[in-house]
Amino acid sequence: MSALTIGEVAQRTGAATSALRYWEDLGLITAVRTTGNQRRYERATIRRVSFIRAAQRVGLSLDEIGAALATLPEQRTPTARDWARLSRAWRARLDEQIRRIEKLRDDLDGCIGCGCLSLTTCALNNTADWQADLGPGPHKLDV
Amino acid sequence: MSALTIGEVAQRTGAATSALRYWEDLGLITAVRTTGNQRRYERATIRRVSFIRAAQRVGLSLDEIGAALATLPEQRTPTARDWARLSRAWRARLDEQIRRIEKLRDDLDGCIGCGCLSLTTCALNNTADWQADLGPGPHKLDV
DNA sequence: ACTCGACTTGAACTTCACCTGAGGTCCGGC
DNA sequence: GCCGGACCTCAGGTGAAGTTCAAGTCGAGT
Repeated sequence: MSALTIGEVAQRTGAATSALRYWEDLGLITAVRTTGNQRRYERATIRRVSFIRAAQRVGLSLDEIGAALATLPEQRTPTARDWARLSRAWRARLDEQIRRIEKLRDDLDGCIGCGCLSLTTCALNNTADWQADLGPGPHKLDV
Repeated sequence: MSALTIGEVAQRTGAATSALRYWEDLGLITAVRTTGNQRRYERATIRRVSFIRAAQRVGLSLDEIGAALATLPEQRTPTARDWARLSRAWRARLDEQIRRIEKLRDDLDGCIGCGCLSLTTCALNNTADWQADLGPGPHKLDV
C-alpha cells in the first residue's frame, strides 16, 4: 500500500512515465525494484515530483532543480520544514523574475510604444550584448 | 548609404549573422541581393530585428513573433503607430505572465511552505493536467 | 494456468533556435 | 592587380527535455 508503481505516480502527479524514468536517470528521483525489476516508489516521491513540476513552470532547468533537491536530507523523509526552506530560496527567484518582466514591460511602454526602437539611446536596444556568447543550442529564455 | 550589409545589421542589433540568415529562412526578415549575391538590408530592418530580439526576451517563440510581424503593412515602412499597436498586444502578454508567476509564488507561500504538497487539495498539485499532451520534444516553459 | 494490461530496456527520434566549419566568392583599398 | 576581410551556401552539430518504438517480462485477477 505504501509502494507506488510508476503508473500510479504518473497519474497522481500528472507527469508522464517516460519523464519519471528520465528524471531517475538524472538522479532527481529514486525508486526501489521488485524481484521482477519493476520500480516501486515511496509515497514521499509524489511530493518530490510535484516540486519538480512546479519548479519547471517557474522556468528552472532540471539541473537547477537537481541542485535544490540535493539540499534535502537523504536519510529521512523531508519534513515540511525542509520543503519550506526550499520554498523560501525560491521565492527570491520568483520575485526577481517578476521584477525583470515588469522592467521590460515598462521599457516597452515608453520605448516601442513611441516607435523609438531604432534609436541608439533606446533602453531595449541598448541590451545589444544580451545573450551574445552563449554558444550553440537553444538558449533558455529565462525572462 | 541606405543599404546595410548583414554585418552592419548584426553589429547594430546585437544579433549574430547566423541568426539573421536563419530568421530570413523563416521569413521574419527580408533582404535584397547585390549582383554578387550578398544581402543588403533596408534601414527599417534594424527596427524589425530589434523587435524580434525584444520579443524573444519576453518568451515568445519565433513562430509567434512571425505572426505578429505579419500584421505589419508590407507595402510601406511601418510607422511608429504600427509598432505601437504590436506593443499594446504585447503588454497584455507581459501582464499575464507576471500574474502567473505571482500566483505560483503565492501558492508556494501557503502550500509548499506548509508542506501540503502531497494533498489532493493542494493548488500546485491540482494542475496535474498541465502540459499533459504536448507530444515529443522539449516544451516551452512559457511561465 | 492463462490472460492482458502494466511494466522493462535501449536506441532512435523530435523540437527549437540557432552555431560551426568547409569550401568558395565578393569587393574596397592600396 | 592583388590582398584580406566580409560575405555566400550547405551540411551537420548542439543541448534540453523528453517521446516513441520494439521486443520482451511481470503480476493481479479469473
